[in-house]
Amino acid sequence: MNNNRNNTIDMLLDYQIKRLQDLIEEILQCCKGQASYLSSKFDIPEAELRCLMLFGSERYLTAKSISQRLDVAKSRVTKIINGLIQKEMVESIIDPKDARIKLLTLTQEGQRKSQEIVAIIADLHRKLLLELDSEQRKMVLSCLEALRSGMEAVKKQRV
Amino acid sequence: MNNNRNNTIDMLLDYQIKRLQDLIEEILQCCKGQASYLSSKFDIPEAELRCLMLFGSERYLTAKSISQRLDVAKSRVTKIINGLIQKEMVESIIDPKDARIKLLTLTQEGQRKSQEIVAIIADLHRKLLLELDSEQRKMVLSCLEALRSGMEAVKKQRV
DNA sequence: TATTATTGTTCATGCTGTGAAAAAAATTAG
DNA sequence: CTAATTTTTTTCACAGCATGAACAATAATA
Repeated sequence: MNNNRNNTIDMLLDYQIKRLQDLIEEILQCCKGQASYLSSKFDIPEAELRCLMLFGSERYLTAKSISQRLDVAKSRVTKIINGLIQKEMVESIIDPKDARIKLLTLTQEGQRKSQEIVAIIADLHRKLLLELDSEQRKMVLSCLEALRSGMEAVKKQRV
Repeated sequence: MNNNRNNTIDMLLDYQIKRLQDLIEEILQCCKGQASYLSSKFDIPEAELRCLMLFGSERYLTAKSISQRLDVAKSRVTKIINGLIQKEMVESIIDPKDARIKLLTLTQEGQRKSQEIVAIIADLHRKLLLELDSEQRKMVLSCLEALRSGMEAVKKQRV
């Protein structure tokens, strides 16, 4: 009989489930801590920081595209952008081709600040990777990739 | 000269930093999605769900211990517990040994519901692990462990 | 031209969270 | 034993995160 065998396998899996839950929870807590650290360090709310980071890849963004990238409602974006405009880090101009659209872009100060923040975040991740040796780094990245696609797969099943 | 060599190494590290950032962001998004899925499925706010899960390991909890475990202010716990009491999932009794302390415990309904939720969460994690083969599972767990301790280490440097 | 679709704002609502102040009870110092 | 201190919890004011409905302005289409 492989009843015993199956039992052992199930017990291992149950142990792994518990361990996975605990690890994910702790990692989540670390990420939350880091976000709130950056937020208080720069005195910018977390959502505004996340928004600021989007301008790294593109010069002009619209409220709609920001709402898609941050995965929040458009009305939320209005508030976030208002915060950044008040801080004079972002300015908006009306699209000359389409008066409905506001093109959002970083001010000089916004660019300076956002580059500073990008550098600090990269540095934190650099330090994190340097806690691991070269082999571990590759391994961790490929494991995270596996985890990510596993999570996406489970999400699909969930529906 | 190993200048070229160092340059190559730095480029690899920069690539890994970017990849790590992207992976972490996507995984975080998945976790957020799962939490909000459970919250709407059971019609219980996320913070209350997190609180409910604490009763798995102990029969009685105090506001103070909950605040430590959830890592939130005590005043926040008051609100969370009030929500659970209104839903008749938790009840509080005054500690006979110390009238300052309220002992919080699950009602029958609360126990039933919380066991149901625990089972569903475990099932999601089981599905996630079963997306991987046996070797990958072990690897992923040890990589998460490495990541976690790396994050803790970086957190300490941060201060 | 009239209808429909898109873009963004405003508003009401609810959840998450903090910190200061206060009330009640227990502990400790004198 | 009384007075001062500490502990536990609650209340309140505040701020941030986030949604969805309703609306106005503009553009595209029939």
